[in-house]
Amino acid sequence: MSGGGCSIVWFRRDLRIEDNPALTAAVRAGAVVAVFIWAPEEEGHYYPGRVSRWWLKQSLAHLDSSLRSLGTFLLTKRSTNTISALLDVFKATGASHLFFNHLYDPLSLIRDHRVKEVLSAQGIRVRSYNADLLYEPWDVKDANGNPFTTFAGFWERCLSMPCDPEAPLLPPKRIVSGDASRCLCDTLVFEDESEKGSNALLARAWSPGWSNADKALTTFINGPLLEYSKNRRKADSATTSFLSPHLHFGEVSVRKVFHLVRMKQVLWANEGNKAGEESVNLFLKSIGLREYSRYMSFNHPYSHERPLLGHLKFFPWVVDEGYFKAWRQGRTGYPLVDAGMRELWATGWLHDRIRVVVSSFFVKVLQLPWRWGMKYFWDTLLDADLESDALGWQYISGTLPDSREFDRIDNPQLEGYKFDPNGEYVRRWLPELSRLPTEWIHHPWNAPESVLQAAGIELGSNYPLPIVGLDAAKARLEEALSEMWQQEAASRAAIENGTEEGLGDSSESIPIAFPQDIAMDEEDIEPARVNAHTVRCYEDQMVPSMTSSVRLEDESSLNIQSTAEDGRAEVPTNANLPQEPARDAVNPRAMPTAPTQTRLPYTAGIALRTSVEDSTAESSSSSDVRRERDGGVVPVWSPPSSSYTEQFVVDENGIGTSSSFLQGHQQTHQIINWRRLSQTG
DNA sequence: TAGCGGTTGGG
DNA sequence: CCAACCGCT
Repeated sequence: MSGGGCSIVWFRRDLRIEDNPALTAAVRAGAVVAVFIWAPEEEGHYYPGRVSRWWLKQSLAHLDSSLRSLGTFLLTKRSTNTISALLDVFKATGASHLFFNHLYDPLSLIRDHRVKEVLSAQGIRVRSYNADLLYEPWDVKDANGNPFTTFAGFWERCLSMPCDPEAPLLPPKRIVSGDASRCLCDTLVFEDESEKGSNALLARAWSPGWSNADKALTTFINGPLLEYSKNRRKADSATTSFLSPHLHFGEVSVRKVFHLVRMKQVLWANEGNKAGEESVNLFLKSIGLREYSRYMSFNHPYSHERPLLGHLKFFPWVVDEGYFKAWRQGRTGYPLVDAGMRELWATGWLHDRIRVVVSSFFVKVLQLPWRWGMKYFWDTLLDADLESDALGWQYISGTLPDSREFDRIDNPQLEGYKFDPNGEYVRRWLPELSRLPTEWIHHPWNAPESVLQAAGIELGSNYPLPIVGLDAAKARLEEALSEMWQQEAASRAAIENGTEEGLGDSSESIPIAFPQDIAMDEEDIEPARVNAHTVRCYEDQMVPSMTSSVRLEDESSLNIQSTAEDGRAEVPTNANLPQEPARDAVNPRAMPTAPTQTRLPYTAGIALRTSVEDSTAESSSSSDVRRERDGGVVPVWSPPSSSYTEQFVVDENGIGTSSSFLQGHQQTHQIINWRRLSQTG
């Protein structure tokens, strides 16, 4: 090791140079080697999907070029083991410090803890920071010092914390590069040949990379934000922020988003602009939900795999791959659902409202295991995000204390009237219905035969009849729910009697397998019919074993006449996606972001910090808050040790994949007891 | 007109 | 579950 030693900055989902505390701290400490390690095997079942990998590739290239302009570069490593890759880099560079920013998904919590242990034991100084959240999860507690179990309380607390979220840090002006000459830079492969064609289309609609994220933020805040409240429920209004993929990869910091939005809030409040204020509050709430997803993941580290309310594990899921396939293909017979699923497949994007529609349909009408749906989202969404998606699906599935009740079925037809009143969204994504009058566009099954004929539609042939009737779904749901409660009661009784382990524990080792062979035989486009006897499975489902679904390319051949022509559904030119020209049209002076800028023009006096230390000085009065911010300590966090195991191979370093990280730790995962909650709350 | 049931939104 | 809202009595 060379004396003194430089610092390693370990980039993960913080692919930005602005407001990046780990980077800033490392730069202050001296010479820096920036590293990104691609070890997707460690993600287990949650190997990123095609579009997500495409984004990551672009974003890393963008970061690398930014780092180069500052005097260094991004060292990329391909590994199956993050810790040993890090150790290699330390050996080759003689570095003495490691800096990184916190993540809160279960795998990262465990892995990062190990990193600290292992590297510290080697005499390496390890520092980690909050860069992903307004407040660290362990800082947000209720009056009794306990974590919140509902969003409203959580968010209220966040907005009334004694200290505002940290102000964003400026990018470094220059980086002294550490000596990485003895490191081999691996070429990372994020797409295979068969994926390149599809991916090429993405670049038309999206521009990954931190400075583009910054532009997208500015564009949104100076434009659609004002009308966010009014427009947010239109399926294809281009009025959402489109920031989610940027946020997922940490290309823009939520703290910056928060502060910029708050400026608008102050401005509009002074002007008495009610609509603007409402919009800001709604938008901030969606930021809050992202925040809350990390909070939940931290406090309930299995929330991506298990329902938070224990009773749901007794729900008898309908295990029907035909349903699942029809849903994925957008052939359920409900136009709004189908349009959404086609859009998702074609573009990797869905408006938030439509996500709720399709996932709610999935869980309530089809009664498929929610984690299948979540996994499909993971594989197809451009902004796939484990914590956010887990929260979303749990909300839909009625397994959060404050989520919707399970027994309420949303009617896709009525939702169609609301979110797509003119049927434009449906027509865009379901060309086979494009000639159907608006009156019938959300319920073609009611349309007179003559109307259908004129529109060239033959139900059951070129567009399906509803895969399940809503009345039937409702009846089936009620039945299933009563069974669920019976099972739950039986299990509780068994536990109280001490006669049995309880169904819950044993059931968890009997997974509902995720459909292994998800490949679609293209001939078989006929959606599943309602089965006379639906196959039900009473166990909670396990993590889908669909890693091979990295490519679901087979699905692209929906084999529907209208889309078959061009094979894979393209991103339509008129699709609801941000276009580059629109972004560039934004007044560039409105929100300068150049590194030379030292302060944001913020009337309320929030200034950009120029370094971590500045902020220490600013807020030194509240030592408590400071400590955690730059705390080298990832807080004590103990994952469960229950028999919930998947047989992953543990490699020689004792670091396996996925849940093997979680083994051998003390149990703390709380399954919330619904009854207790209802009684106290 | 106050009050009722049904519906919807909400995280 | 709960609050807001709507149409109706």
